[in-house]
Amino acid sequence: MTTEGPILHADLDSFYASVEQRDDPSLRGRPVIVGGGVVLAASYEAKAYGVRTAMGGGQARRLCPDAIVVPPRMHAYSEASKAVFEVFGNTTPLVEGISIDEAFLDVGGLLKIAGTPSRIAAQLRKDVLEQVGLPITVGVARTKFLAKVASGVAKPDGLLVVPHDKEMEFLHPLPVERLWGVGKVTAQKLRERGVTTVGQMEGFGEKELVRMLGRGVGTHLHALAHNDDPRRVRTGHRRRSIGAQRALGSRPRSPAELDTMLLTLADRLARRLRAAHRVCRTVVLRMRFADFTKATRSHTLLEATEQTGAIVAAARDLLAAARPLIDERGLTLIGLALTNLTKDDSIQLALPFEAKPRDALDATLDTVRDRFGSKSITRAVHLGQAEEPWVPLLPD
DNA sequence: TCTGGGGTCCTAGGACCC
DNA sequence: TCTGGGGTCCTAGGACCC
Repeated sequence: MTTEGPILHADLDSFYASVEQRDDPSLRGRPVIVGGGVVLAASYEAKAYGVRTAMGGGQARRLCPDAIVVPPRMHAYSEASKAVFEVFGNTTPLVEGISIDEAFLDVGGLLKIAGTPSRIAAQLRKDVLEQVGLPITVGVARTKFLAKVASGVAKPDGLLVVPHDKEMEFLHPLPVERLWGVGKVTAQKLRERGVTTVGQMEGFGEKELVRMLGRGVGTHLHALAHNDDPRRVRTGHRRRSIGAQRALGSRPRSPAELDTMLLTLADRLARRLRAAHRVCRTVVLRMRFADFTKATRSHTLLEATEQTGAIVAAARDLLAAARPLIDERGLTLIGLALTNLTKDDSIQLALPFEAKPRDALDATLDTVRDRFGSKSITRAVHLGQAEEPWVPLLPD
């Protein structure tokens, strides 16, 4: 469901650190760093000393020796996020969450009832503070992109509205890094061509940007630079992958240790998968090495699964195959991701071993549809063996 | 300075099919 | 014997975001 309303981008300030300060009054007004190895979040008091997210812990402590370093409490952040999204949902049904601490809200349908967008945004900030106890910044504009940039400019604890007739004025002086999708690599490529602001980028044709940056990034940035962002607020997103990982430090790990970690990761993910009523078909092994290079190895299963056993088996095969790489470079991070997610209510077909799946499918899909009245047959898999042909299997 | 943990999307080549 | 265009799926890597 979408409308064409003014769009709010709501963004919690230094989210993890704010939750810590909310839950422990002794931390309020003081520089707080969440996470020891690298900085997961820093309170604004710590940011004033130059501490930044993703910075190494050593550097952060040197910049701000008085900082209080607390270990992350992911569960508390997840709970706080749920509470905030509830407030969003009470404001408008058109909420698109984009991370644990950010969302777009389409308030187009609310204008007659709740007043101007800036009134709605002010009320939202008040509600989040009163009901959840966290500061939040809101950007308001005609498009998602402008709203997002506006909240970035308004931080911390702010509210900024970009009026229709001030859009280009607002956009042009911005550094290119403010654009969504411009990171270090793209910014460097642009800088080499003398482009540092959005206004300068507007002078380039789409073809030129595509040649410079590739098709995807080039067309995207050309559109944004011309203030062209037709994306609507979309509800009902489904996760496309879930993952878990673990940093290992530099100490070498025995195969037995790695196997245990793999098992723990697989078990954690399989539980989350089942809790979400999803199944996965692709298992990805993620690795990082001592020289900080990375590699992934993946395997796509014939049959979608939510079973720990099947996921572990695939993960073990991938790890075994990656053994030479690990011995050569030294493993410093191990992770698993499950992708190709689908809902777990699909019907599975068992085909006879000797059948050619293609022919068999064409001949039987319609029959099965008739029998089960299902409109959602999207995939059938060859399980390898079956006692009798065409045994339809229903989960549970 | 020595680098976490969770994600999304894009690209590109090869296999395979029609 | 030599051969096209178009499509999907799988794998791997990479940029980027919070």
